[in-house]
Amino acid sequence: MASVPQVLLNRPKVGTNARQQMDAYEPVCAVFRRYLHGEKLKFTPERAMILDATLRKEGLFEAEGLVNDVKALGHRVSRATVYRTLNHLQDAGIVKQVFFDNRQSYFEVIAGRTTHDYLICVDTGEVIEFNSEKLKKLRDEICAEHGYDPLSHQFHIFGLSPKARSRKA
Amino acid sequence: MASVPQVLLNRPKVGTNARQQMDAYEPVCAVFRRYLHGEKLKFTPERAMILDATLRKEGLFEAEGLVNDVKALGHRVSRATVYRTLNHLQDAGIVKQVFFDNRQSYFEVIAGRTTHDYLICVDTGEVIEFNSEKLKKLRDEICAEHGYDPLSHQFHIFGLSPKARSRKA
DNA sequence: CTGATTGCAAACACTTTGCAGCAGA
DNA sequence: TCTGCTGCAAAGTGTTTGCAATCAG
Repeated sequence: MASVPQVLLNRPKVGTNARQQMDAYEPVCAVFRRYLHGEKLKFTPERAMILDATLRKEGLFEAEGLVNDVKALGHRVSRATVYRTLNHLQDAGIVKQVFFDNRQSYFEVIAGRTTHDYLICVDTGEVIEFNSEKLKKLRDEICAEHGYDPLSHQFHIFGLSPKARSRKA
Repeated sequence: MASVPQVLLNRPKVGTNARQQMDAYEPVCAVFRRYLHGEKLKFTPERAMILDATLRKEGLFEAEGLVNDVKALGHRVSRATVYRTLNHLQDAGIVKQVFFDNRQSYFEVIAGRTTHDYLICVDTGEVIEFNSEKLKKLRDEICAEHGYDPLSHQFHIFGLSPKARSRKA
C-alpha cells in the first residue's frame, strides 16, 4: 500500500496574521483527522490520497473525475472507496454535494473557501460561479422566520447566456 | 384505450376579473395542447390522464407517485409514458424538475401557480415551502450583472428544524 | 489483536431506449 | 394514410453494498 502523500501531510501554513486567512489555510487534513478520530474511524493512506486530490480541485467536480485524479497522481483506489470517502468528507464539513441534475452528483470543497452559487446556461451549459452576500443574508432571514438553524444552501439560476442568445438570433 | 378524463377537459374557468387570477386558472390543458400542436406532437388520452394527475398535485412529487396516481384514477399507463410525458410537460413550461438528491428527481407544477423554494431539515427530512420576492429580485439582479436572461431557479436551504434541535437536546 | 477498511463484483434504483403493434389527425 | 405514440422489457448509469482478505491503532 502506498505511503501517505507528502504534499498533503506537509502542507505549509501560510498567511497566519489575519484570522480569516488562518482559518482559510489551516490544513484541512487536520480537520479530517480530528473528525475521523472523533468517529473512531481510521486515517488510511487511501483517505489521505483522496483528500489530497480533492483539495486540488477548483470549483465543481464529479466523483468520476476524482477517481481519475487520484490515478493521475500515481495512486490506485477503487471507485467504492472514493465514494465512501466523499461521504466522510461531507460529514466532516470539508466538501458539499451539489445537485444539478438527476444523473449524478457534483461536489465542491467548502472547508476554508468561499462557497459559490451557480448561474447555468440551459443552452450552452456554461456555468458561472458567483458569490452573494445578500443571498446569505436572505437565507439567514428565512431560516430565522421558521426557527431553523442554517447549515448550507444551494442556489442555482438557470437562464440564457449572451452567447446562447446571439447564437439563436 | 380509455377516453380523455372529463375533469381535465371541462376544467372550469374561475376568477376572471384580476389578470393574475385569469392566468392562474386558464386551463393548463390548453397550454399543453398548444405546445403539442406546435411541436407536431399528438394529444393522446395517456397524455391527458397524466396531465390531469399532475395538476392535482400540490407541491413536490416524484415520477413514481404520479404513476400510482394515474392508476388510482382508474387508468393504466406505463412508467415509460409517464417519464416521456413529464419531459414534454417541462418543455411546455407546465412543470419543473427539482433536484434535491442524486437518487431521483422531483417535480413541481409551475403553470399558473406561484413557484416555491425549499427549506429542508437535514435531520428530520421536513420540507417547508416558501416564497420570497426578495429572492426573485436578487436572481434578476445577478442575471443582469452577467447578461443572462433568467428562466428559472432553485434555492434549497438545508438546516436544522426546531424539532430536530429539541430532539438532540 | 480487533474492529475498521479495501477492492471487487454484484446489486440497486431511477430513468431511458429499441421495437413491434396501435392510433391520432 | 402516415407519423407519432404506447407498453414492454432490456439496457444504461451513477452509486451502494456484501464479502473475504487486509491493515491501522
